[in-house]
Amino acid sequence: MGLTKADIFSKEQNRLAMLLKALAHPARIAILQRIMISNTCICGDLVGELGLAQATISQHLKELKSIGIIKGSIEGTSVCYCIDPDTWKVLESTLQDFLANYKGETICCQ
Amino acid sequence: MGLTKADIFSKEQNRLAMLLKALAHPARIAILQRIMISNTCICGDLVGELGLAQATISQHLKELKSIGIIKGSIEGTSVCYCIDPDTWKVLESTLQDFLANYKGETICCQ
DNA sequence: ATAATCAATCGTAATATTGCAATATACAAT
DNA sequence: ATTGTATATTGCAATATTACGATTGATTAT
Repeated sequence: MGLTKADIFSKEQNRLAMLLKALAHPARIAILQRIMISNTCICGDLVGELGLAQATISQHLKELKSIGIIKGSIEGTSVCYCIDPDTWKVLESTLQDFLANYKGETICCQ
Repeated sequence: MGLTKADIFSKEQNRLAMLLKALAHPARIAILQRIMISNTCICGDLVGELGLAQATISQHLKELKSIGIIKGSIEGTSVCYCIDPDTWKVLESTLQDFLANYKGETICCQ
C-alpha cells in the first residue's frame, strides 16, 4: 500500500516517528545546525551555503516548520527562522525516554 | 530527482540522517521498544503483537539490521534480535552532540 | 509606478518507502 | 523423507520524498 498504518501504533510512537522523520535528512540536519549555531537564520544564507536550489531549501524549511521544530517571522524582505523551544523540549525528552529503554548489553545474540 | 545529494553534506550529517531515518517509523520504534523491554526478542512475537504481516515485520527488521542498530543470531528455528550496543552508543552520542547545539531561546522570531 | 530582491508555491520527473501475498529457505521433529 | 514451524525474499501496487525550474507574491529601494 505504501501508507503507514498509523492507527495500530500509539500516539507517542507516531509522534516520535514523525519528529525523527523530519530530522532524518542531511539537508534538514544541516539547516538546523546552521540555525542553532548562528542563533538566528535567514533562508537566503542557506541557499548560498548548502548547495541546494532555493525551492528545495524552502521546501525543507516548510517541512521543519509544519511539524513545529522551527518557526519563522518575517523580517523586512527576508524571513527569520529559529528553533521552536517547546517542540525542541518535547523532542529532547521523548528521545531521552526512548533511548533510556535500553538497559545495556544482554546475554543473547553473541 | 528524488535522490538525496549526499555528496554535498558531511559524513556526520549523512550518518546521523541515516540512523534517524531507520528509527523514523512507528513500527520500527515499536519493534525497538519491544526488544529493549524484553531484553531479547524473537521475530514471531512481533508478528502476533504488532498487527502487521510477517513479511512487513521481517522487512523492518532487515532495515534496522542493515544499518547496524540491531543484530540477530539464529536460535534453533527462530531468530533472536537485540540492540547492537556499539551502534546504540554512536546513536546516543551523535544525537547528544546534535541536540546540544541548541543554546536556548533567542531574541528573534517573537 | 518600476525595478530589484527574497521567499513560497506549482508542476513535474526521478526515485524511495511501505505493505503484503506468494513463495522460498532453513531447521526440527517425526 | 515428510511435515510443521519460523523467518527471508520476491514481486508488485500505492503512495511519499527529493529536487529543481518556472512562476508568483510580497517588500524595499529608486
